[in-house]
Amino acid sequence: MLQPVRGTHDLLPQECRQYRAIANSSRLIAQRYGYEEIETPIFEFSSVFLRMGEASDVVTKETYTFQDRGGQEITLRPEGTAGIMRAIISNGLTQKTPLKYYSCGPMFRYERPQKGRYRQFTQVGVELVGVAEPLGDVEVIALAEQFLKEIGLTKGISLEINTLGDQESRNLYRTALVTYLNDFRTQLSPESQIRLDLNPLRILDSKDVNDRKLLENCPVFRDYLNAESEDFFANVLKKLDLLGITYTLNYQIVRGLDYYCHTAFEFVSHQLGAQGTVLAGGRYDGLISQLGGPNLAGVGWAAGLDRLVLLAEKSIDKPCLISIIPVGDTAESQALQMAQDLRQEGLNIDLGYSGSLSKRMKKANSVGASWAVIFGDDEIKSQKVAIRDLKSGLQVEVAFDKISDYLQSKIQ
RNA sequence: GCGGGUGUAGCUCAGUUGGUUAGAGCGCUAGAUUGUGGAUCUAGAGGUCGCCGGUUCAAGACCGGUCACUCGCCCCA
Repeated sequence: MLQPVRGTHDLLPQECRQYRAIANSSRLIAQRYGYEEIETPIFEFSSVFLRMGEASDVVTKETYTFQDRGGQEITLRPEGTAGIMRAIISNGLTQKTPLKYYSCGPMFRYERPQKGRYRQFTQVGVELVGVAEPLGDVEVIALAEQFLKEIGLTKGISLEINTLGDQESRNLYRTALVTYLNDFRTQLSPESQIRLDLNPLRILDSKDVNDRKLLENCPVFRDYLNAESEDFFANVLKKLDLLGITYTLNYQIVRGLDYYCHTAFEFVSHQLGAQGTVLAGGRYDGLISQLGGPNLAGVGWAAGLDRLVLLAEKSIDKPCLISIIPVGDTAESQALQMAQDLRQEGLNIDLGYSGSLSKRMKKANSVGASWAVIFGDDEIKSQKVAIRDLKSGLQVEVAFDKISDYLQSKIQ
C-alpha cells in the first residue's frame, strides 16, 4: 500500500473547496480591518525559531530541522509569526507602523498526529505590529470573532481570555506560585514536577486531577498584577463589552515564553476532544526586539484551517459547469471550437472526449454539470442547439450565436 | 516520546469454536436504450484480509513484531 508520510494527508477536490472557502473568508474579513496579505518562505534558518524560545519543546524536538547541501541549518516553519517578524526586520518595514498583516499557509510540526492535529497543517493568522494600546488587542479579537461568525462557527464555541500582565507582574506571580507549589512538590504529577523547574505557569494548565486539587488554593494571578497591567486588561475587557463580544475569564490560559504579555485568548470548541482550541492568540511585545529588531509591540492570532473545516462541515457547491454534447462527426469537429469560444466568454465548460449521446449525458450528469448543450446534424442545419437544464430536465432551443447570452443570463 | 483501541473491495462493514473457491450494500464498468442524464432491471470488473515472521495438517481469525489510523498523555511559541 502506497501511503502518504505520517501526519500528512491529501486534500481531494471537495476538501479543497472547503479549505479555499474558509481561507477566502478569512482574507476578506482581514481586508475589512485593513490587513494586507503577506507571504514568507515555508523554511527559515533554524536560528529564527531558536531565538524565539530556547527551552521550548516545540523548537527542540517538534520541528522538522535539517542541513541543506550547503550545510545550513534549516527548519520548516512550525508557526507563522516568527517568519513574518523576520520579514519585517529583513525588509526594514519597521520604519512605518502600525503594520497590519494577514497570512495563510502550511506549517510543520513533528508531533504525534491526532484528530485535527497533523504534521503538515494550514494556518491563517493576523499580526498587528507597533500598537501597544489595548485597542490593538480588541481589534484582532473582533476580527477573529467576525471571521468565525462568517464561516458559520458560533455554536459551541466560546472566547476564553486571560492576562499574563507585564514582565514585572509575571515575575512576581511566578515567584509566588513556585513558592506555594514547592511545598507540595512530591505530591505533584511527574510532568508538573518537571514543569515546576522549567515552566511553572504551565502547571496551571495541568489536566491531572490531583494537580487540580492542589491548585485550588494557589495564588491568583490577578492579585499580582501591577496597576498598569490591571488597567490594561480592564481596558481590553471594557472595549470587548462595548462591542458586545462575550468572553469567559480563564486563568488557565498561559503562554510559557517570556515575550508574551498581557492578553492571551483562545476560541475553544467542545466538539474536538483534546484538540479544542480553534483559534489562539495574544500579545507578544518582546518578540521583535528578541529577534534583533527595534522594540515594537505586537499582537495577533493564528487558527488551524484543518480544525475549522472539521467543525464548519458545510459542503461547498461546485462552480456551475456546462457540458457540451456533440452528436455525430460534424458536430464533434465543431464542439472543440464552441467550447473554446464559450470559455473565452467566461463560462465553465466541460467537453467530453468520446461516447454516444447517452454516454455523454450520463457523464455530464455524473460530473455535476448544471446544463447540457446538445447539437447534432439537425441542429447544425437549423443553426440552433438544444440547451437542457439538468436539474429540472427542461430543454429549450437556442440559436448558435445566442448560446453564451442565454447561459450567462441563466447563471446570474 | 508514552499508553489504550482499530486495520477485510474505491467507501461503509459482515465473516461462527481456526476448516473447501473470503461476502453484502453503496460506488464503478457494460448492456437493456445507436438523438437525451437521474429511476429500474441484468451482467461484469474489483482482494497479497496493512506488512513481516511464528504456532498449526490447516490462519482473515491465534501469538510476536512492524507500519498506519484513532483516542488520550507530553507538548502546543
